[in-house]
Amino acid sequence: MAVVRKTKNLQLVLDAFSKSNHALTAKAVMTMLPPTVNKTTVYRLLDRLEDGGELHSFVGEQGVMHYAKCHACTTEAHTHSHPHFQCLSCNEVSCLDAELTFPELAGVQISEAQIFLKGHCQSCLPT
Amino acid sequence: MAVVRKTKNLQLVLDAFSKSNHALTAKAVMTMLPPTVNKTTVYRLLDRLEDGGELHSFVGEQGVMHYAKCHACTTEAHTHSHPHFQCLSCNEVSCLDAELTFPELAGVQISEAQIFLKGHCQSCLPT
DNA sequence: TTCTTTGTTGCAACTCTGTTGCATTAACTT
DNA sequence: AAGTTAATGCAACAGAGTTGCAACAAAGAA
Repeated sequence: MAVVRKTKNLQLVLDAFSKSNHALTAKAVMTMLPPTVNKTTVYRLLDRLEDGGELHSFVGEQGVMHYAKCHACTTEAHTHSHPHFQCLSCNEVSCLDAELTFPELAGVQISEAQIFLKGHCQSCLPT
Repeated sequence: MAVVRKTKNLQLVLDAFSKSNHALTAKAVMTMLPPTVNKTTVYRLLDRLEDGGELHSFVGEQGVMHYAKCHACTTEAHTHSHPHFQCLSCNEVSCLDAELTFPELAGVQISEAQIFLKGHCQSCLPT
């Protein structure tokens, strides 16, 4: 039942994420893989890695899915309410290490939060 | 130069937003308009209304664009860092009246925030 | 009112992200 | 090595949104 095999491509995708330390779109991953790897395969690998708890996904700019490595997540308890951040200069998207809590708002009960922030990262800020 | 004419369709779109008091997707707007109105027209009307400061847009579930009426916004100063909320029961998307401020995070400078929350709205909460 | 200008609409075709079905290939198991 | 089953490639598709262009309709001018 759902045995995940450690194939070459799977490792290549993981390598891509190790190399960049940023969140990547499926398209970005494709450019980092040999052009022989089909896009369907990339989408499925990303899904698989997300199911396996090695990646998490979120909707970024223009409604495009982004994937990033999990750090403080286990397979059972994913804590992905941390914000994601895109630099307006270098356009890199990354995870921020901050757990945001939300006060009671307008009488609604909040159970999930997707926070996408934009601004300037440390490397792109004028010193 | 970019004179916006007050056409029937434009008014129909505004009526749709007045009726619902929720955020709407282009698709949702289409179903509220006579089926003779082309989808291209709907997308253009939404763009126009956003440019005119009467609507604001944000990326909602599945990366789909949502549009909602502006309340506290002028044409010059849009303040759209308020959170958007989707009820997991009724699926309605709405704006929350709360301005969130973000503390300094990980040395990045934040200038925009897109916050999408999910949970249960007042109507759908068990009392 | 009629003419003219120019913004608006419909249509068809297209882009882009992502998905699905199916046949083929490659990994694990024994 | 043989069998089982997951992984892959391919082609076709789905859904959101865009673009070019011709036809149409407001708003103002004559």
